[in-house]
Amino acid sequence: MRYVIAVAEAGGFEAAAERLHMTQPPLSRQIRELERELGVTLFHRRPTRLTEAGREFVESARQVLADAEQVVERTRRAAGVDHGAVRVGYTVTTAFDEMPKMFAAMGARHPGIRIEAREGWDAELTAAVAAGELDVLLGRHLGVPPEFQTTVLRTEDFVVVVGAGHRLAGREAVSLRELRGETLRFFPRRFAPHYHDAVLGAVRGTGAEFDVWENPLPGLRNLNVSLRDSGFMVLPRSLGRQLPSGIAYLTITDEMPPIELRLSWQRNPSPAVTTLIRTARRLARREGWSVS
Amino acid sequence: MRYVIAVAEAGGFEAAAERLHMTQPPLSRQIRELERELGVTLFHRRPTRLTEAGREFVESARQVLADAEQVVERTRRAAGVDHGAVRVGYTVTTAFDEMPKMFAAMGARHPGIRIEAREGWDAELTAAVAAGELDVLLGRHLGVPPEFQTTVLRTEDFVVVVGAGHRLAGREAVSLRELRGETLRFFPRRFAPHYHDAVLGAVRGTGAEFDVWENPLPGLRNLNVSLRDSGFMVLPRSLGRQLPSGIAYLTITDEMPPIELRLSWQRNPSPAVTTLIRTARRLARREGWSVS
DNA sequence: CGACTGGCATACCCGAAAGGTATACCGCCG
DNA sequence: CGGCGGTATACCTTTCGGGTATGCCAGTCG
Repeated sequence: MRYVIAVAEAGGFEAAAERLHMTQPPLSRQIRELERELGVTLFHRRPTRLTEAGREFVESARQVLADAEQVVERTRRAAGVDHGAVRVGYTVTTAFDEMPKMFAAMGARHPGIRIEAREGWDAELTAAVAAGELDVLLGRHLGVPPEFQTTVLRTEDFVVVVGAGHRLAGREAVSLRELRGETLRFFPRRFAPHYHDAVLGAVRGTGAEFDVWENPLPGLRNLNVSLRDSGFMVLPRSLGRQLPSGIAYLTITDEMPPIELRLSWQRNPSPAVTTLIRTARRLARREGWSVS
Repeated sequence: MRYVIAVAEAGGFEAAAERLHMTQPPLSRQIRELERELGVTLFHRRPTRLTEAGREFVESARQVLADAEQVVERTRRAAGVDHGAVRVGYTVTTAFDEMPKMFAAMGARHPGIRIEAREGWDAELTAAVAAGELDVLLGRHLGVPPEFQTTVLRTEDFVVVVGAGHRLAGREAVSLRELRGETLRFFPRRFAPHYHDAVLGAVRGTGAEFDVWENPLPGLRNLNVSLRDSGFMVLPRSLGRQLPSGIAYLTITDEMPPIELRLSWQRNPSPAVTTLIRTARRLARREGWSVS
């Protein structure tokens, strides 16, 4: 049902496949098998248009899927799981994409659970956890206390970020070797030592060596300033996409270990915390984070 | 969802598994994984009872499943597939179990399709097909015109049927060799030559030989008369179960080829005919006919 | 008018998940 | 306290959903 709706909304198989985070052939097959089982043609092909029966199907199917969602919510409510509060600490690398989406997902599916979110650098979050002020941590290569359990929400590669005036700004992909002699811009290590080490370790693993110039101002918001004239940064791909205009990001052709976004929580989590964990996992599947 | 409802209705995992035509362990696992995903316990175990949340789940899930059924019906209706008529010829071996169930399934899911059913022996049905009076044939080892297409709806083994006073009537299983010297009762070959040959061929394939006494009256309705004193019959298992009281049926321990129930139709079937074929296949899956 | 391109279909492969078999465990009853 | 009904656990098999490579066809443009 989701597939038919996606094809109808996207106006074609290829576009729908992308939206569903899958490829076109299995999608075509699933639709065709459904058509065989129903004995009814849902789409005219070439161009892809809904048939009369297809319109009917999409309309009813939307209702059924919505109701199915309701089932789990009502059940959770009946079990008394849908209340309480979660205190989340997150890093700046999640502040543009993942954290807002998770916040939205929790609000939509579990309005009864209150979320207290606090952005901070590695040391601040660690201190807050030690003080018992946080239940959950969300970040990339955060320092996490050993008594916490962890799951990976997203795995992705790095991209190179340069200013729009850079000589490579028009390229799709580069090797790090092409950047020899340039300066790698980074925030000071003390703000997020594990992440800092992970990125530089990954870069050095390719055999490349760079001068690292540590911008005294941490944060990603003033990139166009620091990259105006020269130098480059190395960031997870999803962050590269979120940057303001005047900035270009390039795929790296060298072999590099991927970077992981992790969710951590202390043992014996409250029902509200487990609900947040489940919701985050669902979100990751829906958004295709395990893949890209 | 179907699984949870089945467990709730059956009052236990084992009984529910039987109703679903599967075994208990995978059912238990599925339920447990659903409970994990929901973060909610649906059943108290030992004894198996619904929790409060479980009741909520069952209630909502019933509605969703019913609506999902509706989706396919509305779609078929919109495609204009749900009208027309099918003329079905069937043999007496299907008259107790399969044919009534198929009739009921068609009435429930496709009330717009009219069914004309005609019971008859092999030769009568063949003649009716030749005269263009039938669209579909349902039977066990019927003679089917070569231009018909065929699918297998059910595969099962044979049982031995004896009168209640027979010396073996209390037994669970027998070898055909234990019946040496007794008379195999059968209807005259001319009524259904292919079926007759299939059964006797299967029996002789075990190495056993019997006197065959052909009851001049065909039909299964007067069995208790013909089996009152002595003799036995060999029938497909599902027919053995349907017999009147005063009759016992026994599993055969010898190796014998199974007997198939087949559905046949002429090429280029009308939409109504393909609908009936699909419905029959669904029915066969639901009833577990491919297995038993 | 034919070569090109975009988009769906076809063929084949692989891994995850569903179902089956064998068996252990556990509460209940005699 | 031992047998029994019924659920859980361990392990294997099969099925199906998804991926990659490639074919095919309609519409378009040189």
